[in-house]
Amino acid sequence: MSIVSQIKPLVAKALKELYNFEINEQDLIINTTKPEFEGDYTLVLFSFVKALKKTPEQIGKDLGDHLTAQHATIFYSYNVIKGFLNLVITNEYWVNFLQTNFLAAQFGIKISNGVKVIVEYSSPNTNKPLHLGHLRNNFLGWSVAEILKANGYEVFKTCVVNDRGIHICKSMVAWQLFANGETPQTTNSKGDHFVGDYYVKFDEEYKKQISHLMVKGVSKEEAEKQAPIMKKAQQMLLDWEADKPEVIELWRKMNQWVYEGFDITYKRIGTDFNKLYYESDTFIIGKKFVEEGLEKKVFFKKEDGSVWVDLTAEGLDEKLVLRKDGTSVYITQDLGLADEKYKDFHYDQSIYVIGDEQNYHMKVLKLMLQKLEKPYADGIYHLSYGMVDLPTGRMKSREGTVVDADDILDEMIKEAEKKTKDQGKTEGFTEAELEELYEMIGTGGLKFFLLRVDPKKRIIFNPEESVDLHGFTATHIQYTHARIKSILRKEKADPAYGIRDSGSETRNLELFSLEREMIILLEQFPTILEQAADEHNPSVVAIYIYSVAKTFNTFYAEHSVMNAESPDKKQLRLQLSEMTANVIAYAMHLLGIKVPERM
RNA sequence: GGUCCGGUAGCUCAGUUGAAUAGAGCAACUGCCUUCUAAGCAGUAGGUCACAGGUUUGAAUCCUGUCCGGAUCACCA
Repeated sequence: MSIVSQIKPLVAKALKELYNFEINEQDLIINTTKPEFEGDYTLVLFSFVKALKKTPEQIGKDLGDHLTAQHATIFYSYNVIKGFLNLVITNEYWVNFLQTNFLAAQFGIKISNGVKVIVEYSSPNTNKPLHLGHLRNNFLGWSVAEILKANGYEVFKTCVVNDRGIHICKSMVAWQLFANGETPQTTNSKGDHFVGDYYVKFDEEYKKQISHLMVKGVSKEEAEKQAPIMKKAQQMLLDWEADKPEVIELWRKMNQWVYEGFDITYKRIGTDFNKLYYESDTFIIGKKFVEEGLEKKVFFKKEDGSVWVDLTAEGLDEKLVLRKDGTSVYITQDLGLADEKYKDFHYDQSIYVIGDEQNYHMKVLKLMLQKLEKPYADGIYHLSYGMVDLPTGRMKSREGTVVDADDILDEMIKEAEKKTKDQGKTEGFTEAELEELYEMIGTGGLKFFLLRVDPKKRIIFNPEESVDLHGFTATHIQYTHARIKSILRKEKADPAYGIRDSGSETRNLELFSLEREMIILLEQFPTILEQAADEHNPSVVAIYIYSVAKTFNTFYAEHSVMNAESPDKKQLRLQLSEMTANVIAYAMHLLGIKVPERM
């Protein structure tokens, strides 16, 4: 149990005993003490001053005396400044905490809470390769899933592959027209890029045909409809839905190319799933909801046969759920998919990692399921995240300003290699170890850059800034880890190794303020982990773990571990170092980032 | 126009369940490598927390209004 959650009931009890005053523990405000004051944690007294009809100073003194007298193993001393009661926790408490936890590889992990949650993320289209925006989605989804697991949730990762629709047909048509039978194999290219190139070719040709028609005097709107290549794509979609064998065969073949490409990228960024759903399998199953909705009078039919849901009472609009020709739309498919996922997993919560341009859509989806009285409706949560923009503005595929996922990963890794070589730090590494290190720094750097920001905020992706290896970056944290590991290696090589396994006599050691600060920070990790899960927000972990690394580096510059003032101090600092390394490694793991033993 | 999100240092961001003098990084400048890895540390400088009211012992944080930026409101997905 965290120190703060131990203090709260003690304060509540003290208030009861001193003044016969009842207070809800949740109403107690306890913060870390500001560095300019003496103390570890501070109780804000203002909130109950009025009810007690005493001065804050008096209450602070009463509480301080009571707590230090009754719980001397926790509270060492106190001071009152204005309405703040600053509490100094005993060294014994902190040292004891450190000694019981410093070897835990997964300090902060919780036991199972029995809650089942599925995280749907990544969900690519099979007509083009992944770009920077997809990477944000993948990193976020993966990390949130792991953070939830660490908090005791039973988590399943799922992915919906958008493998059908007009956009796929565009790539297919362009391939038929322009490829002359070329394949990823014959052109030695990555399958998703190969297919994506034909998607671009389609658009180029489409534009050409439109302007050609417009020269002839056709209006722009008409031209967009009449362009032969577009008609071809639309026909292909009809043929696909009619199960025309040669279309299905081509579709399978091209999708397979894309999957092979995706697999390579997924593997290098660590994306994985428990189950994949293919839209081509699931796009029909939403239709049964239309019947159900009509029966329950949640939906209504218009004269032309189209089916709608009225959400005006909820401040939204009327939404279409079935076209007049009887085909389903996007939202209908999502209804079906939600149900399918519930059958598969019986989830308590279902998290959708989807960009914020779909906030409205997701709101509608949840509302509709609630109106249909589905048991899983309330558990739906849209983890909405902002676009990744470039300093020049929004990424646009048609203007060629999209940052390709594979390209940016390569670039980051290349930069890592360059910086490492510039520093002359390649000595003692094998070629394979170096490759691994560059990968760790490059990929980790990108992950950290995209995860350190609050998901709901837009990210301005400045390429120069993203390859930075100083300051608030993954590299800084990785470097701190490597530094600690270097110390620990030396210690283990020492014949006196093992001294730190004893320790009861060190509990009353004096602590320097930096040692104290480090222990206090590490003690907060489980609380941070809870917060990150509650908020579905990996940036909480990223910001925290940076402050751990930063504080450790200050400590490292100030105090020597190996040449400490006494054997007891050395032992304490080794424990502190080891615990810091463990927390760094685990926190970074939850962000999907590996940390090196040396660099 | 309706709805939602954002506006904090030159830039990128923390802090937004109200609490002490608003914090980091980058960029700039000054120091620190005969002592555990200088991808580091210490320091200087940089702020009308978009603006105006209000609530409160106390507001960057809550409420109201205004301005700016973004998303969305398809028989597209």
